[in-house]
Amino acid sequence: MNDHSPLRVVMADDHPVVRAGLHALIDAQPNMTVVASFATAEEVLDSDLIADVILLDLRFGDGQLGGAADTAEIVKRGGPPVLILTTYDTDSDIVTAMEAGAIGYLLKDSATAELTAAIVDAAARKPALAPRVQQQLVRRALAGAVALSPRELEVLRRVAEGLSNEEVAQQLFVSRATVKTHLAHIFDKLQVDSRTAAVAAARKERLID
Amino acid sequence: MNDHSPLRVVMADDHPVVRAGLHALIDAQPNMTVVASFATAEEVLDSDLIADVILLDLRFGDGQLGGAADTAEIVKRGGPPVLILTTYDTDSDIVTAMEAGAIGYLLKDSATAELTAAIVDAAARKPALAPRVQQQLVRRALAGAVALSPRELEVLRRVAEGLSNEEVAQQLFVSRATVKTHLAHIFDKLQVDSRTAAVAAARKERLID
DNA sequence: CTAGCGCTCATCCTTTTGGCTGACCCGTTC
DNA sequence: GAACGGGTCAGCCAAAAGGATGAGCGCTAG
Repeated sequence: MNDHSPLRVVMADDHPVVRAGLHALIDAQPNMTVVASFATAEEVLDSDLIADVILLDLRFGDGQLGGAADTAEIVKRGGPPVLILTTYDTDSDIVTAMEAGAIGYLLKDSATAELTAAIVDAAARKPALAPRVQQQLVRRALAGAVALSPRELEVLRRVAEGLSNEEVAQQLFVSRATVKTHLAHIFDKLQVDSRTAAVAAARKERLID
Repeated sequence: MNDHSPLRVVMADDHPVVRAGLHALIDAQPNMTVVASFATAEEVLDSDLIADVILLDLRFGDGQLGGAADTAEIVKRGGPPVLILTTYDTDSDIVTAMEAGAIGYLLKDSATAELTAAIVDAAARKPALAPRVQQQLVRRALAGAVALSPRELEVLRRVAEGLSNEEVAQQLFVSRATVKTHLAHIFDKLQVDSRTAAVAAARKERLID
């Protein structure tokens, strides 16, 4: 990459409005240009385009973190650095994206200057995190990650579906007492004291759903 | 309004990228133009701009439905028709917006053609609902109208946040008994028999969140 | 004006949930 | 082999939630 050829950006976002916005913002910069934009991350993978940065949404239409899997695939293939641009700043979204190998994580409410600066950084493979995201990560690091065990998650998911302890016990082939114990541990870890609060907290932390 | 002067659009959205996108999309149309764009709905109220349509986000930074209050205010003042453009398609968001007097409800993942068509319709004070939103409303209407009353929704939202009956009662300035009565009615309507199940059902039916 | 609905509240009773304590089994780790 | 964490279970007690019923108030639609 050299200074006189513009940065080539490829993007994928399922919102036409966002694609148009990024297109306009990026092409307005003298030192970067959009070489392609897609509605899904898969199309980026299927294309053989050469880019300096890939700008990717994290959550596509179905609400799943489809962008993460594609990020991992791009990284695995030794592709260009991937910069995530998304609406949500939940811990688990951020962590999922960074674990997948994203070079940066931006929020859609970022100022345009932040955005273009991040693209430049990302192209040079310098980490580019939005200020709010950085704060988030610091807070998380200080607070210590809340990790539920696999079994606890199975219990909590069923509780979130509205099942009673009795019903959860039946579904998991254990006793009521066991479900209650798991739940007690869950309450402890999430610092709550009721099943509904646990579900709310877990949802907030994106531990479930 | 006549055919040879372009439609004047004013917009408010807290995402710079979205503003740029809408700007690009609308100005690319021969028959419409953006006369102003703001980061908050309040700025629209404070300005004395003349517009044929106001394009408004529903949820601003704080996650609250700030756009609804401003929609109501614009309608009250006899201002131009308000077209909501948002990310979320939950029943409660849709209903809140329409109750506030919005002429239409669009989703940010709409195709550009849908969007421009809706703007034209809205300017002519013709209701303009995104296809998905229409489906949603039809489904609701056919599905036996599981319509919770405003108060019931307020209760259920707080329950979904993990509050106890006591806490909900305090927040709403009513007695525990009242909260329990509302909850009983909610259980009845949603055909469930516990708060967690009610939250799960309501979420599934997109009554909340 | 009466019927209906939404909102409010109360009482009594049953079931569920949550808090606490202690225990056993089984892997992994030190 | 001891310590540890995850998973399993039990019993007891207190608190919260849920079911049933009745009742008053205000508004609106027929």
